[in-house]
Formats: sequence, C-alpha cells, structure tokens
Amino acid sequence: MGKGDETRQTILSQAAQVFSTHGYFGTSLDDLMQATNLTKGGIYNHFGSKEALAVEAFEFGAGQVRERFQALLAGRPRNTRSRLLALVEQFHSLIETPLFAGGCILLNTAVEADDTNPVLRDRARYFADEWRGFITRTLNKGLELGDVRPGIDVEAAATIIIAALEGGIMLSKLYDDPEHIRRTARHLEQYIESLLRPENPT
Amino acid sequence: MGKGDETRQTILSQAAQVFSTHGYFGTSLDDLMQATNLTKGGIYNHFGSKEALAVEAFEFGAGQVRERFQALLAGRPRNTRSRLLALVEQFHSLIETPLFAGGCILLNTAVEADDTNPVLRDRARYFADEWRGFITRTLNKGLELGDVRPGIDVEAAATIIIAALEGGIMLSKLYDDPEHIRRTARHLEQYIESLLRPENPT
Amino acid sequence: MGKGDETRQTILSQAAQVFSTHGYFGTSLDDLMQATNLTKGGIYNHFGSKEALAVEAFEFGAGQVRERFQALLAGRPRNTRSRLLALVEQFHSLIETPLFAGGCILLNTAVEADDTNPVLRDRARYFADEWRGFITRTLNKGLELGDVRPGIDVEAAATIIIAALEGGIMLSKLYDDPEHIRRTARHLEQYIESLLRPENPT
Amino acid sequence: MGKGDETRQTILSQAAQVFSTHGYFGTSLDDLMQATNLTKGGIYNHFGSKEALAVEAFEFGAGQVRERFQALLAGRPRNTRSRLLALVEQFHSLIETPLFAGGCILLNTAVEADDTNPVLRDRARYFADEWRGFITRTLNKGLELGDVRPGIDVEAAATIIIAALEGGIMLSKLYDDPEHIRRTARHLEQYIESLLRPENPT
DNA sequence: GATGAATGAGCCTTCATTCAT
DNA sequence: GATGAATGAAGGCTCATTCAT
Repeated sequence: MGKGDETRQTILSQAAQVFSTHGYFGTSLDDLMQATNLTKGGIYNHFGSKEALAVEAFEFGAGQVRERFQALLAGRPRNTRSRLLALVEQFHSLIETPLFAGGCILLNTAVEADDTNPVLRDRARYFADEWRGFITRTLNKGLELGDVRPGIDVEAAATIIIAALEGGIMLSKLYDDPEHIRRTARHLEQYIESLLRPENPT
Repeated sequence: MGKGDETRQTILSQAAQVFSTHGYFGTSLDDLMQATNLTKGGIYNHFGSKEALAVEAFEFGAGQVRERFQALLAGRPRNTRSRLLALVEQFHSLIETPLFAGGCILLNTAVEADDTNPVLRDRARYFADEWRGFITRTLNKGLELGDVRPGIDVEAAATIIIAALEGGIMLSKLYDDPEHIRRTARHLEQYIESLLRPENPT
Repeated sequence: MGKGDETRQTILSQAAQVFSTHGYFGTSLDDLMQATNLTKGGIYNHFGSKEALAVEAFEFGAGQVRERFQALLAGRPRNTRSRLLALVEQFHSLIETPLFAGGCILLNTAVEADDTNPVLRDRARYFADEWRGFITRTLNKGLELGDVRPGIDVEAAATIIIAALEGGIMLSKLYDDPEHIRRTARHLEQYIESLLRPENPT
Repeated sequence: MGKGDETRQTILSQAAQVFSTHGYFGTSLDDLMQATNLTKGGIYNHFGSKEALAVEAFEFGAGQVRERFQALLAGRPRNTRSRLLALVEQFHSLIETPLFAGGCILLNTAVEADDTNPVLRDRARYFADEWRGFITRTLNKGLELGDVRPGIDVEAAATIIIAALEGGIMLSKLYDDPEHIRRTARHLEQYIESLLRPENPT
C-alpha cells in the first residue's frame, strides 16, 4: 500500500466517523480537514467531491460493520438460532461498543438520504438488503433443516428484526441510554425463539 | 387570530414540511422563503433564528401528530387493547396517509439531532416520552383493570413498540415501500395480544 | 429608480469596465467587489452568477456604445457618405476617447468567447450584426438614392469596414498607439469614397 | 534530440493548441495535463511556471506560423505583388486550413494580453512587428525597383493590411464562417494592386 | 525525467442574519 | 408586518506550484 493509498484509507476512516455523527449536510470540508489533518486540496486529490467521499466513506463504514459481524459469527455454531442471535448481538454491540460515534450508519444514512440523496439512499438500501438477506437465507435454510416452524413469513421476520433493532438504536442514541437497545434485543431473542421449532431434549 | 399570527402559522406549517424532508442542515432560508412565499425579513419578523424556527416547527408538527392521534382515539372504545392498537395504527398511518412528506418527525429529528443539536434533541426526547408514556400509562391502567398479564415489563413494552414502529417507518421510507411498516404493525398486534390477558368468551 | 436599481446599474457600469480590461476569465469576484465597493453577497443579490453578470455587463456596454453612436449621428446630415464616415469615426473614437478602458467590447468579447462561451459569443454576434446591418442598410438605401455605385457587394463592404476597424483597434491597443486606428480610418474613408458615385459639382 | 527535448516539444505543441482556444487565463494546468498526457510535475520539469510555458508556447506557435509562411513563399516569384499576396493568403489560410484551433495566435494573444500581461503583450508586439516589417521591407524594395507607386505611405499600408486581415479573422471566428476572411482577402488584393504601378503589357 | 501527494491561496457561490425603509 | 439590499462568514471546489520519491 503506497503512501497515497494509506492517506486515502485514513481519509475514509476519519470521514466515516465525522459523517456518522454530523451527517452528510452537517459535515463541512473544514470538519474533514480537521479530522484528517489534510488540506482541502489534499482531500480532493483522493476524492472528486464531497458526495463521492461520502459514498465511499459509507462503504468503508459498511465494510467495518461487516467485518465485525464476520468476527462475531466466526466463534459460534452455525445453526439457525445461533446465527439469528448473533445478528441481534451485532446491532446491540453498535451501541455498547461502537464502531462509529454516530451509532448505526445504516440508520443515519437511510434517514438523511431517503428524500434527498438517491445515490446514498441506494447504498443504504443495498446494505439493508444484506442484513435482510442474511435473515431470510438463514430462515430458509432453517426451514430446510427443520429448525424453523413451517409457515412463517420469512420476509416479514427480516423486516421485523431489522426494524426493531434500528428503532432500538434510535431510542438509545436519542436518550443516550443503552437500555433501549437491550430491551429490544431481549424482545427479539424471544421473537426468534418463537420462529424456531422447540429444541428436542436429547 | 390576527394577520401576524396567521402568517406565523403558515410559516410553521410550511417549515415543518420542509424540515421533515430536507432535515435541519439540509434546509436553507431560501428553501423556507420559497415554501412560505415570504422574504427573509418576513420570516425573521416571526422567528429569531433558523434554529428557533426549527424548534417551533418541530412542536407544530408534533401538535399535528398529536391531533391526529386524538382523532383516532376518539372513535374507539377506551379499553387497553383498543388504545394500544390505535397507537400502532397511528404510526402506520404516517406512512400510508402522511402528515409530513418526510415521514416521522420524531425519527428524523432524533437521528439528525442526537449528536449535533441538544435543543432539538431534547424536544425529540419529550415527544418520545409522550408516546412511551401513553403506552406505560395504558398498560399500568390495564394491570389495575386486570386486562394485562401481571409481571410484564411495562417500560420494556413501551420501548419495543416505539422502536419497532420507528424502525418500520425507516425501512418503508428507505425502500419507498409501505410493506415494511405493515409487517411491523402486524407483528406488534400479536405482541400486544401477548401482553394482554386472553379475552373471556362471553 | 429605487436603491436596488441604482446599485444594479453601478455594478453593471463598473463590471463592464473590469471585464473590458481583464476579460471574463481574468476577472474575479474580488475584482468586482473592489470595483463596486460591494461584498460578494451584495453582487449576487442582483445577478445570479458571474456569467449572468458578464452577459448583462456586455449588454450594458453595448448600450453605451450605441448611445455614443446615436449622439454622433445626431449632428450630421443623413446622407450615405456622412453616415458611413460617422461609423468609422465611432470606432476611431473608442481609442481616442474611450468608453471602456479595454477598448472595444465587441473585439474583446468575440476573441475571448468564440471558442469558450456560446452565450457571450452569441451576444457578440448580435452586436456585430448591428454594425454590419447599419452598413448594409445604408448602402442599400444609397443604391436606391443613386448615391452608391451600382454593382458593389454590400455584404462584403460591411465585412471589410468592420474588420479593418476592429483590426485597427487591436493594433492600437497592442502597441498602445492610436496611429494604427487613425491609418485604418483614413483608409476606410477612401474605401467608402470608392463605393460612392462621384459627387456632382454644383 | 533527447527524450527530454522531445517531451518539451510535445508540451509546447499541445500547449499552443490549448492556449489558442482557451486563452491564458482560461487554460488550467489540468487542461495542459490532459492535453499532454503528463503530470503536473512532468510539465514543471520543463517549464518554471504557467506563464513561462505560455510565453514559450506562443513562440512555438509563432514559429509554426513563420514556417508555413516560408513554405508558402518558397514556391513563388519574389516580386512585390507576389510577396504581398502571399501574406494575404497566409492569414487567409489560418482560417481555411488552421494551424491552431483558436485561429490566429497573434490576435488572441494581443487582445487578451494587451491590458493584463506585459510579457506576452511584448511577444505579440514583436510578432506583429515581423509581419509589418515584411510589408514595409517589401514595399520599400518595390519602391527601389519601381514596382510601387511613389509617395505611398509604407507604414500605413502595413497597418491596413494587418488590421484588415486580423479583423477578418475575428469576424470569421465569431461567426464560424470563412466568408469574412475571404471578403477581406479579396479587398486587400485590390488594395495591394492600388499600391503597385500598373503592370506593363509585354 | 517523471510521478503524484500535498499545499495554501484563491475560485465562484450560498449561508444565516441584520436593518433601513 | 413586511420588504429587499447588504453583510461577512462559510460553503464546496480548483488553482498554480512544490517536492520527496
């Protein structure tokens, strides 16, 4: 990785932090200069516009979140219950041990961009698709394996889990109180249990 | 209501719309001029600053949402189930027949202001308190009346219901698809049922 | 004329001067601020962009040049010779007693804009059309009246007169020496004579 | 010619083109990078500043124009008429078969630099001196040889010929129509004839 | 000889705000 | 109560130039 790439990564990493707390409109080039210890020209050598940087910073942030999830999954059994609970824990962890000071970049980007920035909105959609896809794939596999109660609405479950987690994060951030995401996580653990076939006592 | 008050209300009404879609940072005085058909001076005659206007516009919007909820409650029985389902329907309606183009002003304001604007954040907290308070009061009353299963965590239920609704709105706005809030609402109807004592067959 | 209009005219008048000497690209908003004693915002209250201001300043300048020509024509007989000589004198005067420090706004704008700015280029074309039209109309009228030698190429005469005048201005500006436009004017006086029927000795 | 010199010539050749169309202020280092397929450092290795490059590019362009004129003169008789008509044809050819997309680098540089850049302006003066010198030398020689009518103003003739040609080029570029330079050339052919002694019928 | 990362000043434009009218 | 002209700071972005590699 040459010097340019190194700088580029630094910019992305810092920009992801700043955008996550101040938002796209709330972040100025001066904020980014301060965060990166670079001049405006230095930033523009690597990114063609504030928006281009925002998009890449979002993807950088999404990558970090994905990596955490991979690490979290790595140490666990690969059965349906374990995987779904891991997802709940993943979102829970974004509040308890944050990657980004702003909390959840999906929530922040979705809320800010939905009516104002189609490019960022689409990135947020794809990222949300990933989480929903993880849930639906896991449940469908579970149906095949007989772990999951037949007849459940897989898509609805994906919506409900992601919605509750994001809403819980919103409340915890609003009140600066992790209790909300904890309650949400506890509820989802029960909800997930309700989707699964009762475990066979061995 | 004199002419001044009328103008003031017009400004608030239009500003609430603009802020709800563009956000606080994303809204400029020029946007507000265009929306209100007023000059800058005309707006500043009524509000001391953009932030003051934003705060009042938030309260105006909150008032409209409250009024819709009162109207929604008015035509229903006052029992526990009915009141909790009304609340679910209220948030559901913000997507299906919106008051503000931006969706839910609580969600938008909370996400944008939590790390950046303590004044607006506090207003959002108070508004969230109102919804949570409605739920906890209703459930506590239900406990007294024997409608609600004893032992449930009233505060947790309030968190869960609001979190799921806001998360559902986020997804529906992100995907521009009301299906997400519908699924969330359906889930909450079941969840609310699970909080209640089974109805006696008459 | 309200205060705004007054300011607007001041800006146009000063901008016409600055653009005429520094050109469009060579003129910065700071130059215009200094020339107008206004802030950037003050200028942008009256003109939507630097280009819009440049276009209006060009038209303002063209108007001033037109007015000088009307004044110059006013005191003369309306015959063919007199009118054509007036036109030569008009361009000559732009060097001897300049309206704009940059010399001829048609020449300057045409040379700078022809390959770079279609909007300004079109304005310059229309302005050039006016001068050529004055010549062709005068010659055609002269043909009707019998003042002009039959068979001459009216369009060619218009090109030749304007071309020589602009070229003479270019040389006089380049060398900072009015002798070049004087020589050109003298030549054109002879050329014009060659287009006319010899005067009848009374 | 080593590799460095080759690059240098490439830069000059491309820069002459870009400057001729966009002008000095209108040309950025990025434009020059794109035109030369070089990086900024690559350009600065050969030229100390944008202005130094502009000056050398002007001289490079002037050299190309001179070369074309030498080639044009080469195939002709060396008498007065022939040489003066060759000069008219030379300028005419700058529109019909351009060396530089911007038309005439003398005209462009003179108009842009006269009030803003003394260095470039002086280069343009020297170049104009060359053309005027060619005319005056040719006419003075013609006077000696008896080809030219005695008593004509040699300096004035030089001004008139160059002025008309540059003005014709200006109009042809402005209207994107070679007819203007053609008319000007035709006029000058007659004008030149008027400077010469009538040919002896052999 | 050439690269490309970095600078700092400057670019045009928009911002929220003020105030004489 | 409302206007709109004016401000000064800040906005995102481009400029010509430098220099370690």
